Amino acid sequence: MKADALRGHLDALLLATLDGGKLHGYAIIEALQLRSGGALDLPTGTVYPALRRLERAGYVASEWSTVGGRKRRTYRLTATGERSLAKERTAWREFTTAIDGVLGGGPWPSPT
Amino acid sequence: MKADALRGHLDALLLATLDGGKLHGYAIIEALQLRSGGALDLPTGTVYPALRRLERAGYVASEWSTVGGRKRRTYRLTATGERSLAKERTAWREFTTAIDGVLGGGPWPSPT
DNA sequence: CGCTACATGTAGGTTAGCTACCTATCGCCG
DNA sequence: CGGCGATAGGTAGCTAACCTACATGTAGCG
Repeated sequence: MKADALRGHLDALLLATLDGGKLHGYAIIEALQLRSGGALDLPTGTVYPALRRLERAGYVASEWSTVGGRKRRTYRLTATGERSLAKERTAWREFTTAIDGVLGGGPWPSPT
Repeated sequence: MKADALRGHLDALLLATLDGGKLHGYAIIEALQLRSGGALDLPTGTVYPALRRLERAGYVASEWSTVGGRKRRTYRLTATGERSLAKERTAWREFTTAIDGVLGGGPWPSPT
């Protein structure tokens, strides 16, 4: 996967991963791998800062816990985050529709 | 459309626009508008540098001409560019499949 | 003459994801 | 006991690439 094809879509991915249940950062990375069929393997240096950004923006909220002696920061979607996710899903559909229209069926009937 | 959702996909768009016929920069911008259903309206400051980048990379070749007293730099796909376009189309399909898998049908059966 | 469409271009800023690195615990293996 | 991999979280700094804003010039119309 090209390095920064994700640009501008990562937020949607993270919010979607939290849709339907709270998860901690490490588990989010694993969930992304699983749900993408292995195509997405995001480094922690990408995911953790992004989560903090989303928290500052009010889209997710976090809480510390300790499981098996290890500290976890567990994230959940806020109401604002859910609304944002809905918008992101719509934006994604529009985006793919636009790109598909261009990449589409190859050659184009020239509008000469 | 979010500002830089295009990141990493612009090259594919430009190559695809040139697939099936040579065009000059200005016409490429219009073709993108047309084929995306108006969703893509790229500024010249985005497209022209990108075309030069693609030319340096050997994916397109250009030629000056004068039409109606105006100078045009007309671009065409090279053989390398065609191969690259094919790869880009595949990459795009894989990319959307991966993202769709995550945004997918909302909540996910937890792999507990 | 001024305005719009056509046509190409550069300079500079932003920013988000990536690389590389660091810390710490737990459980396993030798 | 020592080392290593998996689990878990984090920061600093780089870079690519897209955007904004601006500059240049021609043609055609009123």
